Amino acid sequence: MLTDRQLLILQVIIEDFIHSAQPVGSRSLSKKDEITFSSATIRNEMSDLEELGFLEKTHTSSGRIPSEKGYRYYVDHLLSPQAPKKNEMKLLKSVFVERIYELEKIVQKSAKILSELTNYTAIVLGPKVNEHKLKKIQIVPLSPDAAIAIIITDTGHVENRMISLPPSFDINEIEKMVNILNARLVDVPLVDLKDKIYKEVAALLSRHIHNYGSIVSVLADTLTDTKPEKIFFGGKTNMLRQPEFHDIAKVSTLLSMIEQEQGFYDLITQNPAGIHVKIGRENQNTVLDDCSLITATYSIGQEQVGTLAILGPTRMEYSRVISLLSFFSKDLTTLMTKLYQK
Amino acid sequence: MLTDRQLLILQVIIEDFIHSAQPVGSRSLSKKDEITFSSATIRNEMSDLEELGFLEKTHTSSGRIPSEKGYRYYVDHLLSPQAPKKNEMKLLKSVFVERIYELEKIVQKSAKILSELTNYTAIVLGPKVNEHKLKKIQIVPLSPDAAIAIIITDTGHVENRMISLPPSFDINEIEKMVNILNARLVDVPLVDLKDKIYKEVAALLSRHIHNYGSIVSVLADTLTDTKPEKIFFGGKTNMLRQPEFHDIAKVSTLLSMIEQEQGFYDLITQNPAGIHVKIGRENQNTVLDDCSLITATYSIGQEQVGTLAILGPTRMEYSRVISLLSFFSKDLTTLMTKLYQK
DNA sequence: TGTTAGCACTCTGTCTCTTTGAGTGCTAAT
DNA sequence: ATTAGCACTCAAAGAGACAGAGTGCTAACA
Repeated sequence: MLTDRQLLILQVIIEDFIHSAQPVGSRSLSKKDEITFSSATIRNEMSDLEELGFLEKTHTSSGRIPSEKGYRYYVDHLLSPQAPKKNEMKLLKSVFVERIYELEKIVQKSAKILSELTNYTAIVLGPKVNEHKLKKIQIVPLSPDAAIAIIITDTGHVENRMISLPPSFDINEIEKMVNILNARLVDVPLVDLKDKIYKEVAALLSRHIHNYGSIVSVLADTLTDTKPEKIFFGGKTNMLRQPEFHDIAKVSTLLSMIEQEQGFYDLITQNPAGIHVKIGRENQNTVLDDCSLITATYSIGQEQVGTLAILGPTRMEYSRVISLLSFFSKDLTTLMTKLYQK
Repeated sequence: MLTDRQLLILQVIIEDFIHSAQPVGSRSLSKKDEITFSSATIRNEMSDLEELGFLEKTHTSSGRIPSEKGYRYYVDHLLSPQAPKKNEMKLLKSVFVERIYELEKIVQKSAKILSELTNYTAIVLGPKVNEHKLKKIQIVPLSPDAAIAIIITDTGHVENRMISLPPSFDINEIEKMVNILNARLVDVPLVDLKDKIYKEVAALLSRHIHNYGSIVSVLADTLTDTKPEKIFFGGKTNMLRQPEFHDIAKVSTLLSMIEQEQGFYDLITQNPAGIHVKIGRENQNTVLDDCSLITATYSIGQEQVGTLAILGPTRMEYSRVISLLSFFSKDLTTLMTKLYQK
């Protein structure tokens, strides 16, 4: 529906605006090498593009800036993927060089590096631990009415929770109980723990443990309220560097939302596999009206386990960020698969 | 050296400026109830106070604002301690109502509540874990060359570290080793672990474990590189609400420093017991030139274990924040002492 | 001798007016 | 279909005027 010339103009305007943050006028456009026709022609085309909703004006006699629809079209059709540069690659790879086994550290460092590389805010959702399997369970009594339960997964992840012991519970039976739990629950995925405890272990415990009723529910509850995937941020204050956020009132609500962290959880989890770009109001959140969010998923084997995301202004370097995320998510998938694939 | 009247004027100016953030003029001062003399008299006194360095002007014909020296004098001599209000008390106490045993959660929640109550940024340094005693040690092999070591302290704190096993190490000897370690190291403070391992446990291990040499050093290293006290923040973006930080360039460096988190570690650890106020350039850091930092320590029994701090503009509600911190640090000390005093 | 009224002076912030420059839209010529 | 030319628009920046809040100083006062 759009002519080649219109596409060219749209692309050049968007790319110019992404770098300059200034409305683009017909005269400055006509000076570009790619553009062989006059400023008057450009004006006519720009006028048409505006009528079609791809461009906007900030005031009647200003140059044009891309509309959300313009960005959308650009991202969907005009993007020229550009391979990351050598030094960018190197920086990305540096996440993997230390022989780190702990997932959380890899993920946290990823957020940091992505934010440094893009100058935007990086948000990384850690891998789901629900699918991980129990390697060992350990219960250490601390006082007559409290103990600490430690769960170790096959991926080297350790979680610990306080459990309140029922008043009538005999501390000496803890060891017995732990043995039973380990015998029965090792290699069970964390999500299935609760079920398994009630269906199989409860009966067993009843035979060996006094007062088993009260402890079973406590165990099942504490062991299975698995924490959701952890969320890591990098470059939380990078938004301050963007000229469009030079107004404190505007940036303040945004930074508050970023500080809350959890607000982004839903925004980022609900994406299917692959790379996705949400532009401005597509995010369904007035605070993010002037922001774009690019998400990429990563996996262990075939199973998608986490998400990388970059939050920037709508005037974002889409092609660079998309390439970066695509490259990095592949690498992360490879690494994780190698490390944790069973 | 200062007359009573000068003190009164200084105090009223500072308190007015703290609330209005506007330079205070002689006429508006003379209208206050506490002030019984004319604006001309006030002008003379203000002129003297300026000459003495307690006040400043923003330009030749502006009202006065407090200088750093003025704030210092105010904090040292003029402060009227004010007990926290009922609802503030209630909020502070709410940290303790949930029967939480885990230190980190208490500390994290403290930071959140302090920041909400003050509208400034709260920084809380978690208790040192070095002094805690080993309750149990556990080593779980994950692969032929890696295992995970878990240390549980008597305070319910759990730490875990990856350890790389020496290639020649026989996995089956782990259990034996763990038994020896537990028999010998329980109740040893974490700081003394390394020493004890080399002095007492190494010899024992040599008798029972093949290839003990390599594993001993790995153990000693990984077990004893205790992490420093964790630092928690609340209200990181609260600075944006202060009118003196309505300039992005100014706030940007400050927020970056806050985001780095570790920059505050030294600033906060180096304080001796009690409440301390550092005003503006007293912080020895150009980024904090317009900020004040109020710190309070908390203890377990007699031993000082952590720090609470509030970071705000130099134009800070000193008396309220000091009261709040003093009140809260006492409560925290009481709670911690009750929970963890041996 | 300390206090105060009065007044000239200073500086900021706000308003308005003007100018400049970058840009558009339209028309007519190519 | 394209383009040169021109009138028009708007924002940003600068200059001048003015009000308001403040000071410092002097002289009068108790």
